[in-house]
Amino acid sequence: MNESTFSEPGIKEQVWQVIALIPKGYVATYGQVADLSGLPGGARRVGRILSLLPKGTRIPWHRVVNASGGISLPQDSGSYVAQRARLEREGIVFNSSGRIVLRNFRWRP
DNA sequence: GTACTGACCAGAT
DNA sequence: CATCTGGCCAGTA
Repeated sequence: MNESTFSEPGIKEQVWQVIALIPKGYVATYGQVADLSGLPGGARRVGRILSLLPKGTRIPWHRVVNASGGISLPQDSGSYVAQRARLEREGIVFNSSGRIVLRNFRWRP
């Protein structure tokens, strides 16, 4: 048993908390969420945490996109469709390449 | 231990 | 625009 036996406790909750702060109609990137959660350079960890979210979670996971403004899920997945639909329902617009113009929709804390 | 794989990213080419 | 590279970090085989 040592300190590296477990990943730091509370990080997951911290990430959830940060995502919960993203206002409706805005998005944040994985890197942005990582930084705000005290995980600089931890974008991948954020992605992993999102992939492990419980099924009925109330966390607005759909408001997290990649640094290119795209949805980081397979286009043929139900999750992709769900994320895009939720964002569009909040007024977020996708361009012909399936990307959000972050200049317009990125959350600025 | 190595190797590979991801809901990632910035910079270089 | 497309690709590649190196960085990042966990989980899996």
